[in-house]
Amino acid sequence: MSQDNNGIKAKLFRWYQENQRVLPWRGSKDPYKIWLSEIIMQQTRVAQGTPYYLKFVEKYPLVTDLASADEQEVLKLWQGLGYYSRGRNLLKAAQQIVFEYKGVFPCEYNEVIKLKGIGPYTAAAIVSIAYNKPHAVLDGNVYRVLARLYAIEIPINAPQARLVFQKQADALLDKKNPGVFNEAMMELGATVCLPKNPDCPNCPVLSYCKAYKSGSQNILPRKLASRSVKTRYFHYLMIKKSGKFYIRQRLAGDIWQGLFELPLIETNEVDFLTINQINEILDTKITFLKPIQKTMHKLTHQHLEIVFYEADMATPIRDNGQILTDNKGLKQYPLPRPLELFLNDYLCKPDSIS
DNA sequence: GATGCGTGGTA
DNA sequence: TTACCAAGCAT
Repeated sequence: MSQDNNGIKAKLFRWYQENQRVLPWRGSKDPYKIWLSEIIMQQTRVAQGTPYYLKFVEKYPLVTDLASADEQEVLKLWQGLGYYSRGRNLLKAAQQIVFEYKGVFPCEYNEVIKLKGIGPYTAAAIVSIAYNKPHAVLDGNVYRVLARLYAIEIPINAPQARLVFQKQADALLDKKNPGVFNEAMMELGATVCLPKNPDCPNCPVLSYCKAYKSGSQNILPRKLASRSVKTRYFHYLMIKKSGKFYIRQRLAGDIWQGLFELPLIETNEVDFLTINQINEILDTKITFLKPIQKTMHKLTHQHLEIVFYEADMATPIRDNGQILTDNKGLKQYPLPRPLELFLNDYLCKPDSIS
């Protein structure tokens, strides 16, 4: 078995040398840049995350630059990437590094994992790639590669999976070059050992793959059924007031924490809102209401049916926290994707604001 | 330890 | 079109 593992590693390393993609953060030993790339790439495709990595490195070349930013500014740069807690935690961790570690990135796994937003995967990735420490990463790619290589039937999202797969990853890890090994395993999963229709003919470790041997590469890894999607109904009001309009910041405990949006009414119904309903909900006097756009926005476990309205009211909204802004001022506010799309479209129309 | 958190690509 | 899911983490 140990012989098999040596063979796997040799084939994997050779394949990685010849087939690795060129990525902006590859080859860097700067823990700050490795950390940045790892956070940005969590649950994110390389093509989607890469422009954000480049933006962040340019705007914040050093961890001290990032630590002195404010949250709204970081979220604005993060806008459109999703999972915004990553952006908020990125800032907190930068401040931890500056104030608790004097600006020097910690190099021990047990210290790195204490940083906000860094869990077992990211800590292992950073210390193995930046400092060549022997910690095996376990991400979606590695789970899939290991499940097939060793024909592991335990669902990868089952509670006991982490322990079992970590054991396999640790056993296979190349202790001399853990960083390259980790990157090679992930690269194999990302480019060859794909979730659907894996490219087995081009796999460097095909001869060791138990799943391939038994023809089960298309049903592994197993996965427990995910929970259902719920639908929510959002009604956004474009309320204009002397060339400006109202926005407000979303709070903790729901999607899009820290981002900004138009005044929102959420209902349990698909229907359009009436003036009377809004007057009751907001305790105000609506003088004009017109639905102008309807859209569906899909999150992983929520489907949002969104209606945008133009509205006028006799008195301003009582609710504190409302901000008046205009087309130009809006640029500093991070927006959820559907709000960004709507406002871009709406505000570029002549006469939209008057 | 189960659940919540985005967006966009792919088949 | 729908379903899956991509370099996970916090609570």
